[in-house]
Amino acid sequence: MGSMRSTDEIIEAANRHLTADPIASMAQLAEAAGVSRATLHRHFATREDLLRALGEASARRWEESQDAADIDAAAASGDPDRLATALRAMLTAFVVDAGDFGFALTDHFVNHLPELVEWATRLEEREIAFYAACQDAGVLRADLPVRWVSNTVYGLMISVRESLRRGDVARRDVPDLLLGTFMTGAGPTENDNGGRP
Amino acid sequence: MGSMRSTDEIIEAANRHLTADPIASMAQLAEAAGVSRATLHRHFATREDLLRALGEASARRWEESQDAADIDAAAASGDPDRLATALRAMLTAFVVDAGDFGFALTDHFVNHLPELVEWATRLEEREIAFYAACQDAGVLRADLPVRWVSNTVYGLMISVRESLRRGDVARRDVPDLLLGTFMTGAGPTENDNGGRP
DNA sequence: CTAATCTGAGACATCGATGTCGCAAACGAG
DNA sequence: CTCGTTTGCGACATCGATGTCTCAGATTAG
Repeated sequence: MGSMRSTDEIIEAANRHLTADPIASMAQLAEAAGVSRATLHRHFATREDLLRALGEASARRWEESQDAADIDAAAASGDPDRLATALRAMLTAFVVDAGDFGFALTDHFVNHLPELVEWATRLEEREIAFYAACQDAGVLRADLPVRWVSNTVYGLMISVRESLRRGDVARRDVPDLLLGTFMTGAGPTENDNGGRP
Repeated sequence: MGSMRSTDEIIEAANRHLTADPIASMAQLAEAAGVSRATLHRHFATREDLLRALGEASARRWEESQDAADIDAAAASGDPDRLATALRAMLTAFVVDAGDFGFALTDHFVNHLPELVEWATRLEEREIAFYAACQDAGVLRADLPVRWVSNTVYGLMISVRESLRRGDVARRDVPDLLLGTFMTGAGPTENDNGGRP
C-alpha cells in the first residue's frame, strides 16, 4: 500500500534538484524524483505545499542542530568552556545543514511563507541569545552587535554552500575552515607573519 | 526629448523594489518606478532585458570597486602595506555595493544569464589573484584555500546586505564591522598588537 | 489468481504574467 | 499657440506553469 517513492524521497530529490536549478518547474522536479507529474501532485497538491515541506525540513534540521549543541543550557550556564564547545558543535552541524538545505537558505519563495518566517525568527532569536551569552562569557567578541554576529553566521553558511556546490574545497575541510574563519578571521595569525623569518 | 524618468532612474527604482520584493512582476516594477507598464516596456522590451541591465549595473559597480582599490597593481607590487590598503579599500567599497545591489547578489535569474556569469567569473578570478597575493605577502592567512577566502567575502556581502536591509546596524558602522570580522574574526581579541609582525 | 491500489500518460481548463498595439491626452520645445 | 513627441490606458493575443481529471496498465497484498 505504500508508495514506491516515499514523500521524503521526493522532498530530497526536489531539494537536490532545486539546489542546482532554483527555478525548476513542477514537471522538472517530478522528473528529477523519477515520478510522473500526476504522482508528484498526489504527494503535494500545490507547488507551495512542496516548497513549504522543504522549508519545514530545513527549519527542522536547523532546530535539531541547535538542540544537539544544547545551546540553551550552555547559554544558561554561562560557562565559557561549555559555550565554546556548544558553539563549535553548532557550527559544525550547520556545515552539513548548509550542504543539505542550501536551496532553502536563500530561496525567496520559501523565506516568504509566513509560518516559516515565524519559525525562522524564533530560531534566530534563540541563537542570538546564545551568541549574547558567548559574548558575556568572553567566547565571542563583545564589541560586535549580536545581530551582526548572527548575520555573519548566516552569510558564512552561504559561503559554505557555495564552496561545497562548486567543489572549491573538500567536504571534510569545511568545518575547520568555517570555525577558523569565524573565530579568528582571515587575517594573519600572530605566529604567522607571512613566511618571513 | 528625453524621458521624464530616465532609464537609469527606472533601473534604480526596480532595484530598490526588488530588494524588498524579489519576485515582483513587471507591473509592480512599473508602479514602483512611477511609470505605466507600457512605458516600462518602452525602456526594456522584456523582463530579461531589465534584469540584465540590473545585473550589468551591479557587475559594473563591482568592477569599479576593484578598480578604485587598484587591486591589480597592488597584487603585482607584492607590497604588504599596499595590499592591506587595497584590501581595506575594496571591502569598504563593497559595503556600499552590497547595500545598493543586494538584489543582484543572490537572484537566481540574474546569476544565470550567460554573459553575466562570464563577467562575474572574470571579476572573481581577478579578485582571487589579489587574495592570493595578499596571502603571499602575509596580509591574509596563507593556510586557507584562496577560493574559500573569496567565498567568505561573498557570504559576508550577504551578511552586510541583510544587516542593512533589516536595520540591525547603523550604516556607518558596517565597514568597520566587516573589516574587523573578516580580518580578525568574531572570537575574543586576546592580544591586540596593532599589526606588529 | 483476484481484487484493491498505485502509477503514468495524456487531455483539459485555468490562471497570471508577458509582450504588443492603437489611440487619446499630456507635455514640451519652438 | 502649435506641432511633434511621449505617456498612460485599456484591449488583445500568447505563453508557460499549474492543478484537475480520466483511464489503462502495472504492482502488490491476500
